[in-house]
Amino acid sequence: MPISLHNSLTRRVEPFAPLDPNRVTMYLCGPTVYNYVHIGNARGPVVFDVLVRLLRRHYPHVVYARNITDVDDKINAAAQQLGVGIESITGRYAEAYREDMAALGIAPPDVEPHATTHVPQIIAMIERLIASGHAYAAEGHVLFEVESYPAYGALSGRDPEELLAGARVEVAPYKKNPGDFVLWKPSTPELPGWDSPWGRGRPGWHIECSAMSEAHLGETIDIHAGGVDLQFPHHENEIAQSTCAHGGKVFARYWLHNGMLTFSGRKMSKSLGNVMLVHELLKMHPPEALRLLLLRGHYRQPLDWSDAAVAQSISTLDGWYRVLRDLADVEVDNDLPVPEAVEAALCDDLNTPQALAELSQLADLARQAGDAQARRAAKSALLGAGAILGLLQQDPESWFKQASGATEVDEARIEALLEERRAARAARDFKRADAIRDELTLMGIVIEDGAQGTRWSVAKG
RNA sequence: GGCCUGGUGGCAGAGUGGUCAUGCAGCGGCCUGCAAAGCCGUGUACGCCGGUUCGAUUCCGACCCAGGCCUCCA
Repeated sequence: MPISLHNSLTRRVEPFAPLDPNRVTMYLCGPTVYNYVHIGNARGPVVFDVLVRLLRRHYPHVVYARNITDVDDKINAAAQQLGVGIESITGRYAEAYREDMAALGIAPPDVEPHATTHVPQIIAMIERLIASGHAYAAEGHVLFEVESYPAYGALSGRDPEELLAGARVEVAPYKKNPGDFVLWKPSTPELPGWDSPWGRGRPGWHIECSAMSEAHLGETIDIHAGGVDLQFPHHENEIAQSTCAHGGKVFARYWLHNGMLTFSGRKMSKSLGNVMLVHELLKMHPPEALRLLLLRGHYRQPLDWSDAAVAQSISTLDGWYRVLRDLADVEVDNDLPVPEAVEAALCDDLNTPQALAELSQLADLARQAGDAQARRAAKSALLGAGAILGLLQQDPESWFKQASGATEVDEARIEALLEERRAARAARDFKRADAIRDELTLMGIVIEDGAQGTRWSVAKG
């Protein structure tokens, strides 16, 4: 089934075909590691994780790079404030990032380049840009000359003339033109820096991605992804740098942009201060519910974060895991098929809401499956659909019994109460049985009487 | 101000020129000691006004509203 993707360059959904039919290259702009990331920062990594899973099913080799920006003025500020080197900040938060992403079921990228280990490549790229007349050195800085690249603005649909006329950019005296952006900037002795032909300094943000992408994926890559807020200027600048450094070769063939996560209708962002940290959310909610929530909307649309949405994601997963719990005794192969309808939805510009709707249908089928063969097929389909979406990866029992929020799980006590209730019910002492149920409810435990006896689970939320 | 998205039933959220999204919640029923779960049934949804069309939520135009980018930002 062919994959179609929305390409921001053309603003259309296009059939996807990699340059090399055997090898797909993809780059996602990663975090600047000076703090914990918020859930909005996780949206791209989650949705593009699904894309990578899909691509891996279609192509023999997929090289997926997601960088770590570990040199940046915000990092410097955080390090100075604490009186430590930037490494202690970046090391700590890069590790926290990996943990947060892993908790959300995101597979590690094939390559995770760090900016600080690519300074020679960055310097080399800047030198090429200067040599080819696209950049100039001035007062210890090196700037990209936007006028030297006529196609500047194509991705974001901006007219360079208008862009340069509007002057909300910093107009430094050493800039030839207000729109020119920094490739290299000088560092004072107390700031981190590297020796370069232009003196001791550090790279600008935009050039890092261009250099890391080139180093690991080559001059032309298939897919470049990121948040729509990076479209301008970051991605526009990357295109300008890479294209000019590569003699006009196309930099990225498909540009994918995820919509913003909002909170009460406003973009969740550090500058607005309305963020929910992944690190904190993971302490309160099941990780899969957070992931499901991020996949419930189409990746290009805005998606609003709310407690109600979290609750709904939890109850959806409850339903699916309930089905799986009833099929616990059914054996399935390790090599799970991806149901066609789910695959079709994902191939259609990563329509995860549609894929989730199909998954719900599969859950219905699985719930109603009668004979052994049907049960086996239904469970395979459900788990296969879950696998490509990165959902339903837990053992059902662990889903229902994991502690959540403030609830402490004392299994022995719960079992004892259930045993007592069992006896009461057998004796038709329903008053006592109901009192025990009330007690369990107060403990945050929900029970269900079924054919196989009474089951319990932790109330989530 | 410029550029760009989007406005779908109580909520979330796909999609389509002419029978169904889907989920959650609600309501009625079955089941249950009672619940829960499950099952069955249940909703004249497509911002507003025009236009094109035999027919528009879907295409076109205007308008209103919301959001994003234009500055660090996933």
